[in-house]
Amino acid sequence: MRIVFMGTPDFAAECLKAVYNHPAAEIVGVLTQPDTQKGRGMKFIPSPVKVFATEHDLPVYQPETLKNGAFAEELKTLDPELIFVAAYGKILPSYVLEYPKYGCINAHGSLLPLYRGASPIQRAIMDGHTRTGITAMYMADGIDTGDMLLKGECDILPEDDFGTLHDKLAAIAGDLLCQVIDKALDGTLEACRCPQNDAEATHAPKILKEDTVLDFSRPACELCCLIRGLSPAPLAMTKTPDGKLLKVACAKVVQDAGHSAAPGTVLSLDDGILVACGNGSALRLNAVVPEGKKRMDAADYIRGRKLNVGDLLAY
RNA sequence: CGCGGGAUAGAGCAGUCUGGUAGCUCGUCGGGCUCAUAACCCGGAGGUCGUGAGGUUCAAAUCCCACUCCCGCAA
Repeated sequence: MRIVFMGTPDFAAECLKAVYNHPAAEIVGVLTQPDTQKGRGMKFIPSPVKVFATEHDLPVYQPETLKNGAFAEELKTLDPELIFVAAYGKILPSYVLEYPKYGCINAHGSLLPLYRGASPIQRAIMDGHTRTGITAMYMADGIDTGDMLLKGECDILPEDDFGTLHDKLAAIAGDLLCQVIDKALDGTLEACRCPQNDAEATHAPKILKEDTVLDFSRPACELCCLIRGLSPAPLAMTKTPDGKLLKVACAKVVQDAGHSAAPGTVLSLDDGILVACGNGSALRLNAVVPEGKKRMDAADYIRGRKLNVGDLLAY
């Protein structure tokens, strides 16, 4: 089957890998976002999808836009029977959506109609959910609004963070896409079609910097979910009294700390960094990333004598 | 050439401004105390101070130069 794959980040690269390994799949083209000047030194960094595609000699396309028929000619040449999309980052115009015989099928990181949008995996953790999954769906005009095909569910364990959950879901997504190929080939795919109930829809907007700030007046359990949802990147953050950024990679909730200190106060440094939160709760920070440093255990951070009991953490 | 921080013992750091026997908190090893211990006491090992048979100097972790690598911000 002639397949065009569109995607950009790691999640998409895992999906591409799974499809690539499907015996019936012939990946005729890979679309990914243009290399962007990112990171230190503003160097051009290829997307994970481009890296995988290049390593496996798949033809890569990085159009700036697909609008106004910009990709129509190439599309005709590639002549896909099916287009897979996973976190591509561009809106597909109707001439693309309508081209392939088997349609444009997206692997989305949530159980739709929940968490439509850019960061479903993170948001599910940040909101304290215990179950999520992947939805394979036909793409439609709206953002993640198309008819659903297949779902794969997955528990969010208390110890899961964005990194671990992302990996689990990426594996599920790859598996679902392979199932889609099988069903398309034996003609049972269309029967799976199921419209979304728009009334139940929720949204997972892109994560902004202000979303990552720890507000210690909130209950610890809420902050813990935020930390998990943002780890290992971009990480929840606060600031130390000297004005330095301190990101939190891992923390535990202490439900009844029985303190009356101001939110953000360092209560103890005996075992991690115990910080006063709202409702008498507290958060034990176990791993942090100081500004300009790598991730380290809280004990190591403390050993450098950077904090004292009574210090206030506040952004 | 976007802005900035950093590289010193296994870990986290101080020392660098004001050159002159390399230090702290842990870990580790040995011994002691103890019914016992992750507690306490005593002792030991472990570092060519990122690289350069670079520059300056009587003397460089420290000042100057070049390079490598790591990280934060920003995008």
